[in-house]
Amino acid sequence: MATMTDVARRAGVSVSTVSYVLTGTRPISEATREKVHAAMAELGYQPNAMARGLASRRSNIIGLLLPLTGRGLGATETAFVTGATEAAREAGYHLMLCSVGTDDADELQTLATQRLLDGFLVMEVQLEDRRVELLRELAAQFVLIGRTAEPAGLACVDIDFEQTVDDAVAHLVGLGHRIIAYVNHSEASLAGGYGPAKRTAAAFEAALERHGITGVMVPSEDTASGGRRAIGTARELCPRLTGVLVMNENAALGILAELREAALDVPWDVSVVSMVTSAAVADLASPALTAMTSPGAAVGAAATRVLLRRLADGDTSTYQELLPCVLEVRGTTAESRRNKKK
Amino acid sequence: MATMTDVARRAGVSVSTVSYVLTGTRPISEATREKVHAAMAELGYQPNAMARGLASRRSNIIGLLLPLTGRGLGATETAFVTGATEAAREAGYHLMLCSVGTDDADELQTLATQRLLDGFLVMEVQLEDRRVELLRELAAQFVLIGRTAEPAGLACVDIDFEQTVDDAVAHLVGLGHRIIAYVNHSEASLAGGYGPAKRTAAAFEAALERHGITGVMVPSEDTASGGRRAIGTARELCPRLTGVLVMNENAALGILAELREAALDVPWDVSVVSMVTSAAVADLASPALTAMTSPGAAVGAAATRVLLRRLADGDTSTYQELLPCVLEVRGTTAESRRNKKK
DNA sequence: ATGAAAGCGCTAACAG
DNA sequence: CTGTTAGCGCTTTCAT
Repeated sequence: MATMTDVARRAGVSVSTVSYVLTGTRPISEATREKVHAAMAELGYQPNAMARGLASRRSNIIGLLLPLTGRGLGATETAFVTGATEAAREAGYHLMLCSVGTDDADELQTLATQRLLDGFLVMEVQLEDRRVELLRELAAQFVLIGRTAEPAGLACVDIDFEQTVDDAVAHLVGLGHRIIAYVNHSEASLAGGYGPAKRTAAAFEAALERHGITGVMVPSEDTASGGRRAIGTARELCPRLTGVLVMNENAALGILAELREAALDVPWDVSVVSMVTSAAVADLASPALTAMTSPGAAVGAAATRVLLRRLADGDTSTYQELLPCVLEVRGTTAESRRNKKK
Repeated sequence: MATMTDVARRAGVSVSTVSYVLTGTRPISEATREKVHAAMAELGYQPNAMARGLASRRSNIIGLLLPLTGRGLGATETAFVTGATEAAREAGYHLMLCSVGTDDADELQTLATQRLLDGFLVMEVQLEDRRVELLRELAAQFVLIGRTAEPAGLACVDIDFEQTVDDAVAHLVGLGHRIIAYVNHSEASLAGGYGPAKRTAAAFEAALERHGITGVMVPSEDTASGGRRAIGTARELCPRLTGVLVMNENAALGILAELREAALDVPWDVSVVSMVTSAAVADLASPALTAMTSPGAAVGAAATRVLLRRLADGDTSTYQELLPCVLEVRGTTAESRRNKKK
């Protein structure tokens, strides 16, 4: 393995000169730059990442805090990761996967104190998130993919859940639906203060009121059978409902199956809109799900770019960016039949 | 940030002593060990990862080579990652996510030469994989999650696709099915030499022959609509088929939808077995998919442990480990009706 | 525009 | 069982 000293000797210059052509931190004459580049090429030189990191106090690695639960990742989360990885690589950064949830605060403490990572991307953010407090105390650079209850002073990039719920409800109302159920994330998520669950719940309430229509929110496990149970509960509560909003991809499929078995036709008897859903999952259903398509990769990439800019600047001011999901009408929504009869 | 020198001073010992209590590389008296630990605690000391890496020539980071295509990861791939992350962390290692496919050879070259990573876990292995040759040339430590065409001399952990196909076919044959279609990965995967696609194709042929039954293999895109088209093609080719094997989770759901629309009852008219499928996805379907459940997390964890052992040993011998998928009978398979009539 | 040299914080001989 | 010390390979003053 060739070192910088080897390159310097070969090019007939000093090590510092080689270093400077590499980092571009000071002007170098064209002639020596070429000599150095030639020497590096001949030796197949590649800078040693650890040495560089030690001397410069920067690893060029950012940590992705993503609790891996064993239940797997949804398409949206995967897209966050993909977008972040891509954006990091374009900037010459690497991404380290750290399975660190709100409860693993001391592990994060270790991670952040080791000086292995330049900054953090925090996923699966809770409304009250221990990781955020900790990172703040440690004066670490970080950007949230998601938001806490009180995001003032923080940097975060998130899906605009309020807007997404508004748009989804508006779509259903526009089709004449006046009794709408919202199948949210699980009871546990709600209780745990998971941001998307809480925010959409509030936005749903507000939307109902604004449009002067009625509805219920029902929590559901993120499984097909959870969705089945949830729609059952919803129909008990509101027997005449014609519109359903689902937060949860797996539950959405369960709901379609349950409605079919109840001999209710989708979209004509009941219309269903799935939220924060990828096109791939939407097409899994039959009919294909009308969905609010999540800007997953864009969110991941945006968060990464914000973090990298801060690492460069040393900037630490508040930054908020909300990206809306966009409505894609497919086969599960239509004009309310009940509406037509009138 | 406290350094080791600070700790040494505080504990009244030399830096090397501190280093040795940390690494456990040489015997230390109980008394000094305690003094050192106390000093570390008081100072909130945390070793600097870069400095340690530079001096020891080990980063304690392993690279996970996983081409992120933007199409997202299936449940099985996600489970590989989860299992690997978990196993790495238990051993005090970190995992770096590197979106490096067969075509990004020079990027891998850079990565491997930077001395940032101690070893590699290679995912999405092709039968002919440039990354494998390269890693070998560079004398890097690596373990494949998957296999190349000629895995002799390599370390790999993989799903036992041959066994899985055998078991799936045996299940269908045991239920009386004698005309079976196999909906494989896409044409492109087959052409690209994607291991699972090729291996299962061969195993399927062999199984047909062994049981003396007939069938066809049809490639399919990994989408619901792809599955629909594939089953259509299969039924044209074999109108009397009663059994279907599907490699591909999304396609499996498409197949169920298509069969339902063709007024064919699953499982009674046609039985369907999904392969290398997670329980979560299997439950998404209705009826729930009978599936060969993939040992995803176990594979990821096993591969990681093998790699870590090699990093410790310097071992570089051949190592192969194949984990079978296990049959879980749910709602999409049953005794062949055609069989009963006879 | 270039060089010399002092670290960065730790590990691992080497020397007791 | 413990201390001294020479690097690991690079960045970055300070000189020139």
